Amino acid sequence: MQLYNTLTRDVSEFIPIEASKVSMYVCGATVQGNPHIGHMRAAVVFDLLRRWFSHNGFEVRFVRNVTDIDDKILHTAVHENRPWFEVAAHYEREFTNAYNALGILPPSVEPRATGHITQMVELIQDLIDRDMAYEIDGDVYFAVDKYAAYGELSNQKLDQLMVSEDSAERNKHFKHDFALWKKVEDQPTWPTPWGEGRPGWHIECSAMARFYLGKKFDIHGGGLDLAFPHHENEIAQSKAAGDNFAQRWLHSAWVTQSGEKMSKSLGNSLQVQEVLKLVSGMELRYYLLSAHYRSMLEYSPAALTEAATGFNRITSFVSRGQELIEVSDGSLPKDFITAMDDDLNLPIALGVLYETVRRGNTALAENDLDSLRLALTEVIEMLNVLGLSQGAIATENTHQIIDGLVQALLTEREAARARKDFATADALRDKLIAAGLTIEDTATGVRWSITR
RNA sequence: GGCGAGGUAGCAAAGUGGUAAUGCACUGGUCUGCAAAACCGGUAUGCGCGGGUUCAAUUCCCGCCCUCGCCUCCA
Repeated sequence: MQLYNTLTRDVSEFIPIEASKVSMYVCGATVQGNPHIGHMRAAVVFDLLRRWFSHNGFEVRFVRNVTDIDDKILHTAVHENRPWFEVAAHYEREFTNAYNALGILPPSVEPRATGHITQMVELIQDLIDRDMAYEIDGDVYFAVDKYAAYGELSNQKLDQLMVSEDSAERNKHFKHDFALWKKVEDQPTWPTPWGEGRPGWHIECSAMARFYLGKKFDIHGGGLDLAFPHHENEIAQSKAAGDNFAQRWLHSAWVTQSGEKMSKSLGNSLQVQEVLKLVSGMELRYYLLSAHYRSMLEYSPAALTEAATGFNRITSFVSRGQELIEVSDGSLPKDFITAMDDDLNLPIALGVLYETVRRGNTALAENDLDSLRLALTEVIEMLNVLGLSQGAIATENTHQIIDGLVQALLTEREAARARKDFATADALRDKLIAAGLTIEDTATGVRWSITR
């Protein structure tokens, strides 16, 4: 299959290091707050890639880290008045819940930064021994100027970069050197040969990638905003330490609002738990997959619900088809495979999905069971590969639907009561009770609940 | 200042040197007691603007305008 590579800025044939195996490292979340749909886009994209590899017979080792120690987490801890580890654990669970709702498969391993200080220290020591890093007063910095290829991923020239304002505050040899280890006074800290401190913000990925995937692996992924400096620094420190590191880099684009990147700091982010009140997890996943992964996806509430409407057409076809026939394993349409193999061209692939649904609906109308079977198996197979077949799609809004039904009957009952036609009113109430509901007339109106 | 992405129908979003996928919305029709669903059809004479190359450009080249991102944390 053809895949983009940020490193070379072109699309090329994917060739795994080891036949029929793929090793992937994807930057996961810094668990400092609730997940928003931008986080989910990246997660869904790499989940899809992973599924596509699996579908094609690859054995995939998929590592997605959790950054559970970081200054922002410490800030949040102060703000929320609870220990940093509780903050990290809490938001990690929120991410896990969100991943599950969107049908994102659990990674092969989900390593936490705090569990890999040993590996980080090893890597840092390695860099110091190789004279690619230096320790000053308890801090350890990577010597960027000694690494000639610096900037290869993001195409940056060192002398053209803007310099962060606090770069002079520390004793770096070179203004662009970045911290591998930081001496800090406040807790938590971990012991190292250079004293107590905390890890710099890039070293964990290099250390954990090496630990779980080895010194050379196939793919490193993450959101586009991680390309520089995070991924650039990862490459520098890993290669300087003698690792061959990732062969290919993939970056997923943003979810935007009014053309602007969605992010917590801009205050325009949409938390997953809020969005899931509007649409189901599968509908949200479908929406996030509706643009090519390297294109910005422009969010609007209308776009989201319209995507849900479209997705619903697909699932309702599946439901109606399955009422008529039993299906076994199907195959994927050739055009679908071609699209997926072409750097995951989801818009084209979804087009094929809709065409197949249309064919299936026609077969359904004409009671052409052979054609129906073909279309149905193909659609189901496509949904499976896309990770869109999780759970009973209809149950998400069940309460809302029941409420609509109940309110209609209750309105009728109120009308009957108003004209003192209590026989009718009571008959209506009995129907609801018989259906398994409890009806209560309260001062503020009638309320219903499911009888336990 | 450097690097990068992008401007395609009401919205979202593909795509190609030969004349614009798909979904939603809208609309005509079939079906239906009426709806809904489904299906058939219609809806960008034009793909930011101006030049150029070419038999032919939305697609290549040049210039311009605009939007956004990264270089500070960020999916």
